[in-house]
Amino acid sequence: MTTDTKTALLDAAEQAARARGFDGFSYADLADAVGIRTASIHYHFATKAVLSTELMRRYRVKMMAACDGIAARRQTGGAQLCALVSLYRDALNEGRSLCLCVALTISRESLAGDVLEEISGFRSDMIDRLEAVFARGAADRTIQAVKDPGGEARAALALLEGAHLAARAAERVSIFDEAVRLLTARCTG
Amino acid sequence: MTTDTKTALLDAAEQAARARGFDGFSYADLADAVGIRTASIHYHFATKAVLSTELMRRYRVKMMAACDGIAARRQTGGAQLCALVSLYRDALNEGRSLCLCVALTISRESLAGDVLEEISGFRSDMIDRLEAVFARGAADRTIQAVKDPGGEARAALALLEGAHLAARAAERVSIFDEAVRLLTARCTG
DNA sequence: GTCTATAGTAAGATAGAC
DNA sequence: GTCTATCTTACTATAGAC
Repeated sequence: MTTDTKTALLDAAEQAARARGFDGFSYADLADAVGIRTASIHYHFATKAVLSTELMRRYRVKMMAACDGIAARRQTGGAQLCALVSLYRDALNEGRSLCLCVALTISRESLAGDVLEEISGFRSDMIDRLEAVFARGAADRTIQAVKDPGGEARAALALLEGAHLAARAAERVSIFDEAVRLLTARCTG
Repeated sequence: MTTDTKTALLDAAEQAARARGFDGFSYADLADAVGIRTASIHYHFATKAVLSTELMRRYRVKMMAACDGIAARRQTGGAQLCALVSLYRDALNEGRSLCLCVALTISRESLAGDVLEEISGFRSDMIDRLEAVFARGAADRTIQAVKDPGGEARAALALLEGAHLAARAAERVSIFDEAVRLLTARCTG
């Protein structure tokens, strides 16, 4: 069974959007990547707005599944936080792509309302996960100096997204590592 | 003396780029804002690449002057850090615009090489300023728990940029405030 | 499902008049 | 310096054949 065209289009669109933003890729890019004509894309996604909604929805589901996997497999708060940092680090793709949520935020004004809802839903889901991780790390003492798990979660998400941005600008993953160094240094086990 | 056209164009371009990204604004937008025709813009800026270089250069100078002003006027590290956070908060414009550096990073692949150099120069200038602030805050004990000023500076810049992004996505400045709350809470005087 | 063909709009940029 | 007029290219999207 080969990958169906719709999935291939979503994959190509995700790569393109994360590398160049919503206004930075076109149906022509996706057509080239998948090997069909631009007109054929409209059979799968009537408009670019529909495509972007499905894209962001899929990304959110995928990332939350990854978070839940980490929560299930790692025992301590500290280990969970390190794994979440690694999840973002891997998403950088050697400094060639951003978190989709970050990439789409800049094109805010070009996006349909339901994409904006997905984006804000993504961020609040992520804050929930991070808050649970910090709370656990405070309880099991594997993350140092946690007094306010909610505040830590909001700061950590901003830190991860900002570190993504700086590393993408320079196309160097080490920039990401340097920005999150103090955070991961607070983790044990 | 009225504002000269070139400056008016740069002002319009800065607002547009910070709100919609490099690929999200066109010469038509600037022409509308300034009240001339698109063709006339080419007299001031031969290409969009030239415009974006001048734009980023001007922004960098302006922001560094603001940082230096803060360093000169505020006595303690803690007060300086709080003022820098406020500088970023004000740049949000009620959640309607981003730091130019953040906005342009997403359109990385559309940008000329010298803009990318300005962007990376901006970030390293900003890290230098932040590092000096954290070092002073450690020395005068107005920023709590500073052990590694360089690491703190890199983390703080990522935090500020990430907080910008989240606040812009939601168009709510309070999102920024929540993300930086733990950082400002470390400051006294 | 994918194609060709095409509509309709918008982009950055240039030439030459005023 | 700014204009009109135009070029070229690219974009999203639609119609209709296969």
